Parts: sequence; C-alpha cells; structure tokens
Amino acid sequence: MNTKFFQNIYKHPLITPSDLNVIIKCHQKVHFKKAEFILKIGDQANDYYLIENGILRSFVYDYNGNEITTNFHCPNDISTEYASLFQRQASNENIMAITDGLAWKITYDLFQKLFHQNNGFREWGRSWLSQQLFISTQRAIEMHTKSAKDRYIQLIQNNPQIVQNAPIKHIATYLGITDTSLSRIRKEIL
Amino acid sequence: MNTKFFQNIYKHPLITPSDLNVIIKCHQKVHFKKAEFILKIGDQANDYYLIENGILRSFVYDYNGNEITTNFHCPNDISTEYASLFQRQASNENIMAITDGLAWKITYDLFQKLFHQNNGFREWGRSWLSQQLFISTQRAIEMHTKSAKDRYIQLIQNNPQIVQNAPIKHIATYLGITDTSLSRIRKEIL
DNA sequence: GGTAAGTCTTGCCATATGACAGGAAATACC
DNA sequence: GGTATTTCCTGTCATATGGCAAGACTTACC
Repeated sequence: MNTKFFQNIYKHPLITPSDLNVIIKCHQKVHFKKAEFILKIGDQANDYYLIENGILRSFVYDYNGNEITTNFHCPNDISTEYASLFQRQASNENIMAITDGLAWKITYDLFQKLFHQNNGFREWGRSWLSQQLFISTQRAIEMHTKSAKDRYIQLIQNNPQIVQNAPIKHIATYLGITDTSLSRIRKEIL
Repeated sequence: MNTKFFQNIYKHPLITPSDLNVIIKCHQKVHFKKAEFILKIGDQANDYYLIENGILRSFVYDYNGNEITTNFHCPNDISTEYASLFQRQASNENIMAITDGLAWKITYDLFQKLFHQNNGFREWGRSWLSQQLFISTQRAIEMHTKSAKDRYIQLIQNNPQIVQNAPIKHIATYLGITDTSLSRIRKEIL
C-alpha cells in the first residue's frame, strides 16, 4: 500500500494523517487490461478509480455514432462519471482502458460514509468537484480560443504519455478534429 | 419572500420544509443593474446568487484581450465562479449583469455553515456541483459535435430570453464564433 | 510466414468560419 | 433634434478543417 500515492491525491489541510489512514483503507486494488470497459453507457457508476498507472479514456457517441473522446485519465488522476456516481443515474459516458494498469477504487457507499463522517474528506470532496468543474470550463474555453494545432502542442507538453499511448483517432476526437487533420498537424509540427 | 422560488432551486429529497426555511433565511435580497459587475477577475467570490429575474453573463479574456462569454445565468439559475467560491481563490471570470434584475445571495460563511450542519443541504450541494459538471462536459462536447448553427438554434429553443436580451457579440463568443458568422447564421435561419 | 485487420498518411476538393472593412440602423447623450 | 456611439449586417477573400478514398505501414493472429 503506497501511502505517498494516496497522500498526493487526498491532499487537503483538513485531512489529518489518521484521516488519511481511514480513507486509504476504504480503497481496493484493481488491475485493468487494455480495451477493458470500466464503465458502460447506461450502467450506473458505483465507484471511482484512483489511477496508479496506466491510462483510461472516457468517450461518448455523437449523432452519427462516432466515438468522441471526452477525457483521458492518467496516473494520479481520479476517473469516474460524476453525474452517474453522485446523482445515481445511468452513465452517459463509456470509460475504457487504453493500456494495462493498476488503480484503487472506492465504492459509492464507502465514499458516502467518509463524506458524512469526516470533515476533511468532505471539504476535499467539494474542493475536488469544483476543481474538476474549473478544468472542464477551461477546456470548453480552449476548445474555441485555441487552434487545433495549439491544443495538440499543449497536449504534448502537458500529457506526453497520452500522445505516446493513445491512438491518433482518439486524440483527434479529444481535440475536436478528425484523425486526418491531426495527421496533417503532426506532419506540420516536425 | 417567495418560498416557491427557493423550493424550486433547493429541490432535494433530503431537504425538509423546515430545512428549507432555515436555508431561505440565510439569503439576502440584491438588486442589480445592467452593466454592473457582480464579480471581477482577481477578486475572490464571496457568495453565490440565485437569480429571480434578470440575466447575468460570465466572461473571460482570450489571449488577444477579446471577451469570451463562458455562460449566461438566467432566472432560477445559480450564478457564481465555483473555483473562486469553493477553493477560496481569485476569480478567473468576470460576472456582469446584462439586464437589471433581482437575486438572492448567500455568503460563503453561511453556505459553509449549512453545508456542515444540514445533511440534506450537503447532499443537495454535491448533487448540484456534479450536475454543473455534467452540464459543462455536455457543453464541451457539443462545442465540437454540433455546428454553430445547430448550437444557435438550440439556444433559441432552450433560452429564448438570452437571445432576446443579450447583444449578438456576446452570444457569438458563447457559441464559439464571431459576431460576423452569427449574423450570417441568423440571416440563413429566416 | 502470410493473410487480415487496424492504423496512419496523403491528395483532392468542398465547406464553415474568420478577418477586415464599409455601411445601415438603432441607441445613447447633450 | 442632432451628433456620437454602438450594434448589426454584408461583401470579398483567406484559412482551417472535413469528407472521402487510396495507399503505405504496422500489428495481430492462425
């Protein structure tokens, strides 16, 4: 059990070391394999995953049935479908592994218990949600203030592991373009 | 004091009528005027607003200094900058009134108090945040799966009040296009 | 090792949107 | 009421990206 790993994710001034121990105990080790589904559209998310290594990807389908990658989840990220987990609804996203990997999952019930029992965890939870909201808003803004090329360069700089491991077609839809265009952008960058 | 108004916003199975009364008492009436700043970039958000009537708009600046509208806030919406309010940081968005209006605000301290004292309010809060996150994600997806024209038509259908009250340039940046293009789209739709 | 399946690149042409600038129309202001 | 300001529309041309299809290349599999 790698305490540093959890410490890094559950970082909040109100979470004490003994809180952290309680929190850690609520997690369960999970190995995942490339191409494995972690969550399917229509199912209810029952847990969230702290990724220790490997990469996940969440995606939806557009009106033509094409996969649109909405997010990549890398080591030290938390992966889940918020609306499904926290509002107990059917998921509207798929989550699938694009590499083999290792994660720690926590169930909704245990999350719920911690959330109500532990003040620090509660604050952390709210802060994390609002942080995710901020990231999501930023992304929406960059989707139309930056060119596809700039967004790709930014991805290379911030998440080289994604660029190295994910197939071009998934990166392309994440960037909001076709694989054809991304291929041209790559050529241009060289 | 319009109870129905609050009831509609603070709708959650775990919020009892007496909870609701406590919650309502924490709010304070605020009138706002067209072009008034509710929040400025760099300031810390200290409250959130339940809008009873009128429209607010939040916006950022792109790398060229142009205003980009990130959101409109209509009657029965809650308006704030989440990251600033909940993570006690400087805001990275401006919020400005585009019409005169009336809102009810609640301060961070009172929100915080309710959040820790009241189970139903806490659940509502988390549910609301994850709902916002869902909306934000949906918007990011639609920004590249739908054409600007479709997004505009959708806006007309879902939020006619915005189309009627906001100047074209603000609607355009919200849709991710220029006012020139929006003008052409409007012409085409007729 | 050979076939099949999937992945990436490239060429051609179409289209949506942007940049800029001029003008019309509406609105604000003294 | 008249000037200034803002808002909106429109024309021309440039550019980014898409759609489609062919081919090269890689990977998986029996």
